[in-house]
Amino acid sequence: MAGKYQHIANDLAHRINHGEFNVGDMLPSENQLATHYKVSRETARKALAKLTDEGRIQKMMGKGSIVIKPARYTLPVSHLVSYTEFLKDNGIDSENHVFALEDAPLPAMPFQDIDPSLTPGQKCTYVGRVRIINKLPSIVDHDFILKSVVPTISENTAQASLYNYFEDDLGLTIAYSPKQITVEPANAQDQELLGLCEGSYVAVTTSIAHLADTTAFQFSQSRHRADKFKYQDFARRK
Amino acid sequence: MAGKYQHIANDLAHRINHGEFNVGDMLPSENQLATHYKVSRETARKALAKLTDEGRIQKMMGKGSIVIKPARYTLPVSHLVSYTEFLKDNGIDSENHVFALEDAPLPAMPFQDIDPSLTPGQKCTYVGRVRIINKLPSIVDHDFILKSVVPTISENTAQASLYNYFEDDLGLTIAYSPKQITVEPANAQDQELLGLCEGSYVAVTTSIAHLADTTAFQFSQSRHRADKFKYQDFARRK
DNA sequence: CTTTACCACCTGTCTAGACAGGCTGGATTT
DNA sequence: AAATCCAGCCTGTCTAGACAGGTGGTAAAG
Repeated sequence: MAGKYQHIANDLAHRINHGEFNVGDMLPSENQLATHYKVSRETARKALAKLTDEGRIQKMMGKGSIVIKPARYTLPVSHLVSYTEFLKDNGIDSENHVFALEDAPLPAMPFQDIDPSLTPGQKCTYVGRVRIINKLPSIVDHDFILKSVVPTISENTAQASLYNYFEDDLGLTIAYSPKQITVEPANAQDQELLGLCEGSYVAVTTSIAHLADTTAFQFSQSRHRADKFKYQDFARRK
Repeated sequence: MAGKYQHIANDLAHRINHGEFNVGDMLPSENQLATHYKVSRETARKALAKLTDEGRIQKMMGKGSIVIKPARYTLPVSHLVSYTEFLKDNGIDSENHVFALEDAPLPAMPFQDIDPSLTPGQKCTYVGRVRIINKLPSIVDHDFILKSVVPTISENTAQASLYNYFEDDLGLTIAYSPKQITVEPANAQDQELLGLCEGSYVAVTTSIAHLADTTAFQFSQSRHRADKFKYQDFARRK
């Protein structure tokens, strides 16, 4: 299972990460890849397409595919990558302090700004957490999770990883998430939890996670210390 | 030319924008699209794949494709969308004030933070601009453009649109751009040009635009009034 | 009345082959 | 020596068909 093209893409990414191909090197041509992996050319092309939109390679008509970016490791700003797993994978010293875990209705703001058709007031579990990275309180996370999708959340789960719970234990398939980044003055709670002084600013990411059946089920806001916030992205023209 | 699947994707996007399909509606099935547009199913699938990674539809195995997002209009933060064109298309009142246009060597910071292999000191044209949106000075833009790729830039061009000049007049193909968003205290120049007081913050986007042959040629930093900054994105899981 | 089996329709993946068009280097011509 | 042509390699696009697997409704079996 998992598809041949997935396997080829992973293998190529792996070989790039391990220095078999460096930035500026050409990958084997599509026909060579097709022969080597014993697949059709279209299948090899799908693997290259995946690397292309991950920003790892650039294809040039008439020439081939060139490696343009080594592996990058940035703090994931979106909740679409499990924060907890990422930190563990990269050996970053982090702690997770749950300061709130209670039932609450879904507030209209700030989520209606992302999806104006949203109906507030639905029953949710509210999880409030502080992420402490390298001993420094860096992020305040507010999560509202629909009780109709996830009935209960234990303190252990909130402390560990919500995403593991959703996907591994509940079998939910998280599919996509529109998100937004803004900059706001730190409120009293930010100041207290992150140890900021008055007049400080925080970088705020707001997102709504959707399941594969398009149900919006998790409404999140992360408020980052401005001096520790760095968001990286890769844009392709048209 | 331009490809059948491009045409189908554009047509479907157009039909969604014009209300023929609303959020929550199912699109015709792949076989129906293939029949309707007189193409093979794989070609219809390519069109749907394009809409999928633009975040317009969600595909569900065994069911079909559902519309998940109406047209979105957000200020483009990346230089990969022509700022000038966007503003014009959306009828936003804007002005463009060129406060600097001169030769300058490429500075190491902040661009080495995005690409550590970069060699600073190369001959560039430096363009400094203030974007005035709805009568309010909102963004300070700093652009360093390699003279080896773009020998000269006139004040008219800087005032109008650099991207039109690069693509239409010079025939350059802009391909991709890694970018980064951070939050910084406003410096003296920010304060002066944007009318901010001391202790204010700005949202900073830094990017390096590359041509299709992977040449890095434009190094940009945009410094946004924090209260007017809003970045929107769409993330898919895995 | 409930469960099960089946079937029609859907998306996901893969194939082998075709043609168009970009790129490069070497051979041929000027 | 310079310009031209061309063959061979490359990516981009498209096709018709195949099989796997998810979904939902209907009809048969319990």
